[in-house]
Amino acid sequence: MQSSRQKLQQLALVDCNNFYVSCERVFRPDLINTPVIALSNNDGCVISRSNEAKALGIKMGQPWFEIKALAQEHNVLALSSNYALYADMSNRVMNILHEFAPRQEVYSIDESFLDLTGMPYLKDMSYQIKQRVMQWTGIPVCVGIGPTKTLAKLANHIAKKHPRSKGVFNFNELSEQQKDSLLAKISVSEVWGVGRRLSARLSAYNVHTVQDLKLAHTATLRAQFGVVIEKTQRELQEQPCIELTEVEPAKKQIVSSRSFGAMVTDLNTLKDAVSLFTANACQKLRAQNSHASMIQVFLSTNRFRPELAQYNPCISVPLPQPSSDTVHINKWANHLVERMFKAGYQYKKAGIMLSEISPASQEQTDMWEPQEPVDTSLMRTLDALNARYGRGTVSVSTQGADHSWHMKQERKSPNYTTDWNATPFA
DNA sequence: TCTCCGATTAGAC
DNA sequence: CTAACGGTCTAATCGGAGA
Repeated sequence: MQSSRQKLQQLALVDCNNFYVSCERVFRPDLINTPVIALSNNDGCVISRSNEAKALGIKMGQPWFEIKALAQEHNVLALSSNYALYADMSNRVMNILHEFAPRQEVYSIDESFLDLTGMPYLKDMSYQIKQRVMQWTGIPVCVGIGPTKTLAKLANHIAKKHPRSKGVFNFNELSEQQKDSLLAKISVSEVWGVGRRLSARLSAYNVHTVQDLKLAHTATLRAQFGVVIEKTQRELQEQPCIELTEVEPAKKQIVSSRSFGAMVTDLNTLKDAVSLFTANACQKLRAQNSHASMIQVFLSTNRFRPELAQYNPCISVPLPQPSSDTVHINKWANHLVERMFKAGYQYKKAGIMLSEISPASQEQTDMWEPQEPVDTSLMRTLDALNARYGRGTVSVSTQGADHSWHMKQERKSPNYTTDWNATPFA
């Protein structure tokens, strides 16, 4: 229950519409009103769709090869994902949003919570947010407002779905009766935290709509479905349980892995690939000022080809001392690849995971082991060069000339915002 | 029997 | 022409091993 002493929160969830596709359209206005999709790494699955593509029945997460014919038939433009572009556009959007609220949580690449508590004329402000983001970046957004994060997300869903809302919906403006009838019309699967499995299990308990979940017997819910859904229920009942997290907490594990564009059979190529993944993972680690003391390396064959021999080895080792040094960690990673490698398999994917992560500052040292002074200058220079001239400008040497394993990206747009040579409207 | 830990599950985007 | 199905991250929960 909402305590009477507690001020009603006004939380906004601002979500970009069809974000990746919208980013592409900013630099290709000719694509507006046409079916466009963005594909996952390796041009594998559909991960963003324009409204026109959705209308054709193209599903989120659908494998590209399944819809290729349909796409050709309807002139759907399919683009490889261009993360440099999306990350840059995201930063621009997030910076604009931050101007509207002192407290902001950047929840994902295309979503941000804003705390608008105590501010007047929220609807006007929301339209202003939409308008300014559109004018300054070309990205369309929707705004949902509610007393909790879960209800703000739901409000955003309503704003997106109902044209009459014109992209803004404030749950807090509704009467109790309006809330009841609205929530009774929305499927429980639309609730943040309720996925496919959970909604199937919930329906066995006759919980089908958001209102059903809001009114369900709490103790039973807790016993059958756990603490997460209990929090969700309380949030639907307007009792805040999920706090706004303004500063992003340091990651507890960092993974870098990728499927290969072509199957890999030889050890050296695998080592090259893992070296690159290690460099990426270590750079992320240094970016958050951390060290890791456990590394895990894994290889895998193609699980979608059961007729081929399968092998999915994975080994982890503790590091003698916590580190974020690419060269050092790469020695271990290479060693693990050698240990796991078995000839005769067609490898489709590999990766590295860094864990047992601690702040780089408070180093725990073993008083019995003589400590080698750690030279961080090489890594700092490397990070600085890559930040200045673009990722991959400088990397730890790999001799391999065979690059056939690199990601398939046959349909990528230019890096419009970060590459001087990119020509828009080509 | 209790606790710990790694593996598995479920969810988000 | 064929074959083709993403990558990261967190928290909760489960189940076995060891104390």
